[in-house]
Amino acid sequence: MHRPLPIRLAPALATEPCASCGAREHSVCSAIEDHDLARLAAVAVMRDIRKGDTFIEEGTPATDFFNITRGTVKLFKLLPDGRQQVTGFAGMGHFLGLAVSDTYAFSAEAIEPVQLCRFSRPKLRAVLHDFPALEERLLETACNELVAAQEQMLLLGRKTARERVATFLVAQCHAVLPCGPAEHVPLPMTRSEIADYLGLTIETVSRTLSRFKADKRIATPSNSEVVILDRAWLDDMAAGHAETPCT
Amino acid sequence: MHRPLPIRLAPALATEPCASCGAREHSVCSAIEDHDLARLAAVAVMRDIRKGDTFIEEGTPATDFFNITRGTVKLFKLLPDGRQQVTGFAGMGHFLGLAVSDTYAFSAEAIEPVQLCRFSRPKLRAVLHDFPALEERLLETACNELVAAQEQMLLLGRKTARERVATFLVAQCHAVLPCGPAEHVPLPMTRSEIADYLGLTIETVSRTLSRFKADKRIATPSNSEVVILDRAWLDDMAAGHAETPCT
DNA sequence: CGCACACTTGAACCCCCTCAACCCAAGTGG
DNA sequence: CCACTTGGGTTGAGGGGGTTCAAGTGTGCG
Repeated sequence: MHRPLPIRLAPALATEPCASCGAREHSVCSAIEDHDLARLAAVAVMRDIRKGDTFIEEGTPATDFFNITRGTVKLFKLLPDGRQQVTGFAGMGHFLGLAVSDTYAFSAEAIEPVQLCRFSRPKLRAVLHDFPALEERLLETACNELVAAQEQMLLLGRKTARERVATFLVAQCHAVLPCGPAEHVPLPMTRSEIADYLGLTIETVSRTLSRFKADKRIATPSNSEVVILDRAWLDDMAAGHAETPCT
Repeated sequence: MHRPLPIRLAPALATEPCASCGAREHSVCSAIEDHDLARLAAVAVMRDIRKGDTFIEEGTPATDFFNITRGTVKLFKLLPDGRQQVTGFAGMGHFLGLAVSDTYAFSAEAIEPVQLCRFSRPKLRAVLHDFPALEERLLETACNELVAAQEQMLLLGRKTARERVATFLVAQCHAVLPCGPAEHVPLPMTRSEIADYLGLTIETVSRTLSRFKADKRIATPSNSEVVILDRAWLDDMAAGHAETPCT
């Protein structure tokens, strides 16, 4: 409800939504120069999504692209009996909807209050056609996600539970956007979401974190934050090096 | 050593390698019109890869792009202790090397005799700049791979061994390029490669196939081919529907 | 205060892995 | 021609990492 910069949102200036967007520097939008921002702003619609709301549903017609400007969403797929695989978490600056098919290949749900830009697909396609630099950035983004997806396949197919959790903590640590990797790692997602992301159960995630804590590798000031105590050890564990038999 | 079509490779006609390429219609190359093929052919180098040869090594400088024109390659990542995850199999028409970073994010090995086109990255980038249609096709390709990768994450994270093998068989069945889905499915890869693709062990793959065979869901005329006998059941199993308690 | 929800912890189980033996087809060389 | 080797595949027995089931412990919020 509280807008930090209400005065600067002059309705007459159409480029404002994009020009003043804090996510721009973290996003594909930065491929468009200031003087061309109006084209982008014209097809963008700002939206607030409540925590828990699913704004992309797998299998439904893919009508829009999205760009997260605040908050975190989880991307996931479901099996008919309810088994869930979280394919990734998307934060500020993340571009969503890159699917060629005419239906979404995954669902997306806000795990905390989210603000995003919505672009209708045909309109954004037109913009893309005029700004090859933006299309190039999209290709770049897609490649990065592909690399991340391959890394995740390695995790899901071949890593042990402890290696998975260590990998997750290290990755979350690097995902803190503005500053560099900090020892203090926020976990906006629940244990259940972490479990569905790592291909484990809630209990295994909880037990593994407890184990790390007992071994003084991490500390848990609260349920939604972790402090890295032994970064080198976590890095080794994440990389899949044979763990020292320190029970 | 043996060239099948030595006579048609007239050195004076530079477009020949591409114009006569059987893989063109299955590949991103089809985005380039006939009269522009010379530009592409000029930067392409044909290569034969022997079975078992690794022509992309994870972590080495990414100097080239590749396009498979014949045979099958496996794409994989390794952990330091040798654990392997196959992230995919690439056949005729498949484009390789889509990584933004300056080093390859995965390795690639020919699992049967392979013929491919090699493009140096800077040269192909120049061609891309002149043919936005080709870049668009690349983005499309990347999106499709992303969707496949997400599907594979669901498999690796949440499916049972039988569901994984069923999914693999059904997918292989659809992967037969020229004709539509046939009941006769070739398996160019070994059990070990299937296992590393599905996040299982050789033994589990073998046992599961034996089980399918005993249940008359498939037949195995040889080690490298499978015949689908009960497609509907396999589809159900692959989709993750609760299996009938038929032992 | 008390309900709901997320998380933790314990005990038993099970699916898949590990280890091992064996089969089989294709070379290979004497 | 046959003994031997080699590599991929199958099958069996046993064990373990993670799941399942269940109970208990916070903890935020009306």
